[in-house]
Amino acid sequence: MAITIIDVAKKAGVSPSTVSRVLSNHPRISPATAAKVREVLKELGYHPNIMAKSLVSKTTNTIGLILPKPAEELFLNLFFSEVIRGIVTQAARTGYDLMMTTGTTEREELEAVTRLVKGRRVDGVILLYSRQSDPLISFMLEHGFPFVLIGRSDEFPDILSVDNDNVQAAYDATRHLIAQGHKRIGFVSGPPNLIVSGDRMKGYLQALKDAGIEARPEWIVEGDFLQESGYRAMSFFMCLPERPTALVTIDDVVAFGVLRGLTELGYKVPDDLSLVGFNNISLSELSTPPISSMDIGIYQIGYTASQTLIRAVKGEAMPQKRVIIPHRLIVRESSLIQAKD
Amino acid sequence: MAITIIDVAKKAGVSPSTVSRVLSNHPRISPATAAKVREVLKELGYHPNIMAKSLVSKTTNTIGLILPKPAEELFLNLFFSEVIRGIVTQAARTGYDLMMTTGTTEREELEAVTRLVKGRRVDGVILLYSRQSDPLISFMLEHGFPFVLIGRSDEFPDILSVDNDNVQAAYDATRHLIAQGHKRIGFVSGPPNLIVSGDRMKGYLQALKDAGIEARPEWIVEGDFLQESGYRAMSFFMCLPERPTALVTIDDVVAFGVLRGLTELGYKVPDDLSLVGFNNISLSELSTPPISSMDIGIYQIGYTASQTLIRAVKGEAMPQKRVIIPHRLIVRESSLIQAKD
DNA sequence: CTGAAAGCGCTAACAT
DNA sequence: ATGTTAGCGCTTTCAG
Repeated sequence: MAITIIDVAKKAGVSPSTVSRVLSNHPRISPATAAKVREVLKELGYHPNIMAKSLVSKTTNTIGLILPKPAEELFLNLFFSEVIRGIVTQAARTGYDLMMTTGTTEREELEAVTRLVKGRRVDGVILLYSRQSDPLISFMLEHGFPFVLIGRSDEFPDILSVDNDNVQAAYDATRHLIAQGHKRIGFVSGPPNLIVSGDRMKGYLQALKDAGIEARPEWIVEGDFLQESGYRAMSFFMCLPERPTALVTIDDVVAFGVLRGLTELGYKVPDDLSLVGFNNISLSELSTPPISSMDIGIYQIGYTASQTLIRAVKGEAMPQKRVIIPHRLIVRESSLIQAKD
Repeated sequence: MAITIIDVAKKAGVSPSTVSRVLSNHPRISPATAAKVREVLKELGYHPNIMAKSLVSKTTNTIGLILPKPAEELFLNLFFSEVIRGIVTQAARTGYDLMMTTGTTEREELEAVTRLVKGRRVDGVILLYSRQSDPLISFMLEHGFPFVLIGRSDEFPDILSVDNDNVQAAYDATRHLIAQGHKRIGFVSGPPNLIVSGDRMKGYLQALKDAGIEARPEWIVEGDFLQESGYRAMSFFMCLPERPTALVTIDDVVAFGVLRGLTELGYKVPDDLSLVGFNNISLSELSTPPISSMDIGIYQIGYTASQTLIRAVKGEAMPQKRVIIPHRLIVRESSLIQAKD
């Protein structure tokens, strides 16, 4: 049997409420009794029952992380670990715990969230990634439950969110390729229903446009965040009568896939095709050749999201609804050659 | 205000206890009232307050995952995401949520665990990795708290655990290299205080011994699970007057590091040095050349650990204390050449 | 088969 | 400054 506040009260010869007060550093309590109580507290090895505390205080000191339905693919990506690392580090630092759920189907997903939110199991949640017209966002809004989105929502631009300027980032990545002299630049995108895919696509197109280069639909393919996606894109591109000389990919892992396919077919990077990825995962610098990548500060995204959410649940004033984490291009060999024509 | 069991009772014209019974599918309840109650339940959109339920039932339907102190490095490794993916998938499937904590220092770590365990915040915990004489294991044992270890404990062989046969796996990996004709085989290990490092080292040594090959201390180096570790090991080995012709590394990421260094120096894999890694992360097949790797079923480790723990907290009979996930070597180019001498 | 009542461990008025 | 009391929302004897 765990020891309760009452046990402590008895042993210290005071009332339970006094113990409670000591525990919460109530101002009006005599130093003498406080000391006495604290002593007994230590002696008995007391630890608060969080459930009981939550029941009355209506807070849990826990934040929830909702993994998007097709968590599978996310997990295969270093992005995921990095975000969590940021979240869990900051949360732990603030004395919060992290609760994770996911659902395989859309229904399961909503069920899991309902359990967390309506069951008052967490004080707020972090939504990872947003889809076009995400049902989860509407759900949170409807219930007036604190949350922050990692990503961006078209429908609800006014919610708390942490994101990159993905349009600008893709613009910059494409710009870099253009500066290297490339005129035929392709783009391997992610799932079209994800906002981030759209944003990066937009930046890519804008960069072409600003440089007076015409976009070619056949040089744009959509996939997921997996290597197969890159592999498929690569074989598609290389069979084209007129192929791109450079590629921007939605993720480094996709770039890996492209690279592998290219190598198998005997093509050389960057000589035959230049490559710029996104996310700057640790393995990008280890490939042969190392892959240029847009670093989007993933860890910081997680860290900031957690920080923002915790501030929000504590009712602190939010300086800004939308926090943008800066990006920066890491140029490596895969794009370090001037286009030949 | 969230709607409670009492609201439902009132509206359905029954007592709160009846509603509670319906909720928990109590047998002795008339189908008529059950139906009526369920209807109101739905109508009002009732959702149980988990804190209240936990307070009385003393269970939380939550399992805790304790990340080892130096969580940093773990996070940089795909191993982590895969394990979590397994855990969270199985937990969600069983209606459990996952709670994660970590601590930067050893004290913080113990504090976090104490919060979870003594605060009755979770029903059981999963320990990721075990160190030699791990204080967390003793802690759990002392408090009689349900837990399963991913890994192995020398001190307490009798605890619930999910693991690979790492000795055998390393044996097999080394064996493979020997079968390719190698006689000079090195080993890049992990942190010496981790049990897994010792186990794999043991298997490596045993394989050499069984093949009548003498182990050379200078061909064994210890590092962490990061690429730098591989890089350093590589530069060390290649400066040796007599160098190994093949390497077993504790992790694929380390193999990546070796590979990168080798490539930079102009060496070729597998021609100058054959490589076999561990964990078979998805990127292993994408490197140039693709890296042979021991697949240890990481996802399954997580899945099984979660399953085992949940069974344990439910008090189900445990068929076996220690579950071994099978391993299997995936041979790729990095070790696909006969040794020259 | 169902209701009344007690209580899980804690906090927060309201007293004193 | 401290004690008393009344719940938080739910489950669970114990009656009937």
